[in-house]
Amino acid sequence: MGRQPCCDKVGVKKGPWTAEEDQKLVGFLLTHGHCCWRIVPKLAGLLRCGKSCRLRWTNYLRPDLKRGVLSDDEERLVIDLHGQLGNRWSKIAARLPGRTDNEIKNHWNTHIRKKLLRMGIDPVTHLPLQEAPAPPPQEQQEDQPPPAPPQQQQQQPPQPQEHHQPRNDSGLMLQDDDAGEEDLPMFQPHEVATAPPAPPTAAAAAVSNCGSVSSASAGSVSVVSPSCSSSASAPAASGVEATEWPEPMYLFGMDDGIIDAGSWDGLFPGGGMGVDPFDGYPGGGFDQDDDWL
DNA sequence: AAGAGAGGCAACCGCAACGAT
DNA sequence: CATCGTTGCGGTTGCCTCTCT
Repeated sequence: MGRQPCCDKVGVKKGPWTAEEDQKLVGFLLTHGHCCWRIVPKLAGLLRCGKSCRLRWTNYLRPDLKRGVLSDDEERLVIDLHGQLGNRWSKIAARLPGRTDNEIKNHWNTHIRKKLLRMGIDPVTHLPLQEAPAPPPQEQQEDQPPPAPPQQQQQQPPQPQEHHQPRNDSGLMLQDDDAGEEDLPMFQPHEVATAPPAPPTAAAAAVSNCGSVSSASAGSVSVVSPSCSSSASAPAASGVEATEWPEPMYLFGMDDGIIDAGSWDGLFPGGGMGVDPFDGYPGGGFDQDDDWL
């Protein structure tokens, strides 16, 4: 069909972002917001494609991002949610305030997956690997889908990890939530974090019992800060600790930086950070097309 | 102390969904 | 109703850093 490229590939810079580019992007977005990513780089004076700008912003520059390794509780929550949702990282991320889908995806692939394998749990099905005909390390399974899925229960796609996992299919043990759940309000992060009634998946349970991941239940479950960008309903509450500034926020400390970190609160009335900055704009997000047309 | 290998993370690519015209 | 444009998502790649030999 011939999609139009998201940008003219000519003269578009790729690769790691420089501090200067970050400054430009943050500065621009803070003052103008974004209405259309495609033109952001042009107006911001960046030789990047809009997609790249969006990615940089959402994955790295957004002020409400937490950074650093996932806590035990977050990790457990990720496993739990993965058991229900599969590789729908964005949905999982939506329930982990301050975390991005990319971050969670990376963490899953680099840490959690291995941890589960080591524990003899299939990171795809979240079931014990026991009946797996092939050796545990999933690298081996790459080309060899199990000859015949033993149970229809785990009629998960042959290689959800490697190939396109059907987005809609509820593959795993997902009770086809896509149908209705999408419209349901997200439950509060603290509700999720507050010790699910019973370990929903073997994996989550195992991990929570595993020595490597401790302290799962009692008390310490407040890790997931309520300052959620996705579930705006979460009261800013006390826990704005999620606003630890990501490294890139050196930007704000620079002499010629864009803005002082302290002024965020002023910028975004109603709690300052921990919410999408642009939600604070009148009308919610960037609107008043004034600057744009 | 140097080199090799492995692991982790940021960024890119392509597809699908959604909304506007 | 069909087409086009934009955004969002998931998978994959490549570079950088750390660890081991």
